[in-house]
Amino acid sequence: MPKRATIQDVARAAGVSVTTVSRYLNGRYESMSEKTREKIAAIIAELGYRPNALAKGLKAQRTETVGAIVVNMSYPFCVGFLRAFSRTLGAAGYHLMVAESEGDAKRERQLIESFVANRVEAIALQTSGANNDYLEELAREMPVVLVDRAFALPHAYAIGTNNRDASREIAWQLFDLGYDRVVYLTEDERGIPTRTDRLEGYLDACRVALREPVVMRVRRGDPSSFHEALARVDACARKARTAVYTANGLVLMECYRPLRALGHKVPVQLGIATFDQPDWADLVDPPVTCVRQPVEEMGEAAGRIITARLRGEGVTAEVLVVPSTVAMRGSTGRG
Amino acid sequence: MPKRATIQDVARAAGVSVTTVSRYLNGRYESMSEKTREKIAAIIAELGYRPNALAKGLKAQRTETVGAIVVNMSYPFCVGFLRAFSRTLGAAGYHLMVAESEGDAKRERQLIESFVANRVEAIALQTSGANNDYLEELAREMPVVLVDRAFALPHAYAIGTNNRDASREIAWQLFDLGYDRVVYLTEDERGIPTRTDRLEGYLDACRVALREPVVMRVRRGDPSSFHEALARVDACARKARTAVYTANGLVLMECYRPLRALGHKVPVQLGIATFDQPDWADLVDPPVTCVRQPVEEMGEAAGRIITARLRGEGVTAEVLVVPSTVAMRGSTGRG
DNA sequence: TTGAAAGCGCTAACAA
DNA sequence: TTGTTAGCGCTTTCAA
Repeated sequence: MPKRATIQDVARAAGVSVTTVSRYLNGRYESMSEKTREKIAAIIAELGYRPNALAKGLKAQRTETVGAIVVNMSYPFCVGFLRAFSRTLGAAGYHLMVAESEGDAKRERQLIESFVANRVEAIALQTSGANNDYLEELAREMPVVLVDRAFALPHAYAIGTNNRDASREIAWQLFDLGYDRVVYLTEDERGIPTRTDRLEGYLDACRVALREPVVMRVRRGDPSSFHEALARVDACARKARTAVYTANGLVLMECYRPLRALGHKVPVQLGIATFDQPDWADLVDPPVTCVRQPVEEMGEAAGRIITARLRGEGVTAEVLVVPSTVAMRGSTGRG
Repeated sequence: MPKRATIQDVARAAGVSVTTVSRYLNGRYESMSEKTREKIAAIIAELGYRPNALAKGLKAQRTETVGAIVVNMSYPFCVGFLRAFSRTLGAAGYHLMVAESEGDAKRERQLIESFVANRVEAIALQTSGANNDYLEELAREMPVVLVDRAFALPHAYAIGTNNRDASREIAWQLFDLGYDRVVYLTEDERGIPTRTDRLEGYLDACRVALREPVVMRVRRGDPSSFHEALARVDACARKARTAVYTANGLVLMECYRPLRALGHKVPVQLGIATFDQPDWADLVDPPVTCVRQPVEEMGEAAGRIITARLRGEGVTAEVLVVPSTVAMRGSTGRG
């Protein structure tokens, strides 16, 4: 690894001072002779010189880098969010550092700290909620945006969707469509606001519709937990029109095949609906009714808030709720 | 934004020199009194001090950061790759900067340069191929790994799959299964090695099987281009058993519904196969035959190569081919 | 066991 | 139009 050229090297080779080179680098040509400018340009090209952003950042106290911490980069929510976030920031000239917490609070904390050490200018994260004290402190010093699992925290921004309302709405519609039973499949919701909210929404709907809620908890990656849930669905469906409503697309994905394999007619005997809009929802037959989360809008909003704040503009909305919408499809007999 | 505490602040508050604090930070406790150590620890906690990684990096000439440039973070290939890459690097203590080139060569170049300016210690990228000269130069100074669209470049590493062989294999199997026509749907392949290789593989199979190739070029996001392709498929399928083979999962996704809407019986009249393994391949009925690209292995390999190189270990394999495998499913009448 | 000081590559205030 | 120099926050050599 040959050492990279520095501004000193350029200055020396061009026979000027580092100041002049620095001026050149920052586009302050107005006070510089044509000749000097050309000379410097030539040397830079020749040396393949690239200014050291670390040195610049150290001096300027600005890194033009923003950090994002998600639970898992391959979760559809995160994919959509990160893409929109990255685009918005990229357009404003910021770099993006990405890391995965795997939902682990300690790891999340470490990641935040190491982002801070790297002097990211802002952080967006899908937090476990266990580091709220630290985040609250941090939010005093830099823009902090909590997405998805959006806890209300002083000084921090929160971007999420109306999980409870949308969940209530879709569950309600399922009852309204004539499904006597709606079986709700969720992962362990404790400590995860999106999940508790969606569950609450479902329970709200049951209350209003005067139906007995049926909540089955599953663990992704553990087929036996799904077996149990599906056995319950099967039992219900034999007695009355039943709908399965899953708390997110990944849960539905994991049980979709065995669910269909039960053999009940969709949508007549069995309805299927899910929170999230998996990209395959329209490909299966019949297409799956779902709650469309405006993931990209959230990413964009997060990017906009951060760039605005870093530009020194006050951003008012501390809690942004981007509403989800229900998309009725054939899997519930309408659409 | 209150200024963050510096090592100076800590030293002053603890009544010791910055040298001592630096020693503490780097775990060199052996030559330090118990009392000093505790004092420093207390002050650091009190001040919420976080060492400035920029200053450290500037001094040490190491940023512990690696860059990745992909075409589009939401492409299934990139999602899988980035996740595995990020995990592997994260485990080795590296940070990851991610950016999207959108397949644009100029943008790609800018991104590389700005990564270089930020002194990333290595770069992995899905390149357009237009910056090969620059990349070749760069590869002399730092580990450069070309993934997916893997051009062979001196000093750089290339990680890809056996696109041509796998494509030939699946096309050949389609003929073997009794499909008289195999219609190949691809996006414009010019300049993109993965696409040309897959096309070549298909053509190879046609040659060997003595069949007329039928190549239809589509543009994602442009329905009319798909209409045309599907009309051709329809015409073929009316005359003889026909299979559709798409160059990647996104192309298949975009035409899957209209394809099924043509009404031909799958797999009897119409076979369906694709390169890539979309996550929904098993959810539709019948499940879709596909070429499984070991995306995660590529990400892991890229991470391993980079960490090994940065650890100073010589890494030999300059071109790594991670083989894809054909998964026969019901959409082609076997599996 | 501790500290002074040089220097990493850059910017900008001040001077010429 | 150009240059000198201090300093951003840290590590490390050398000295005490």
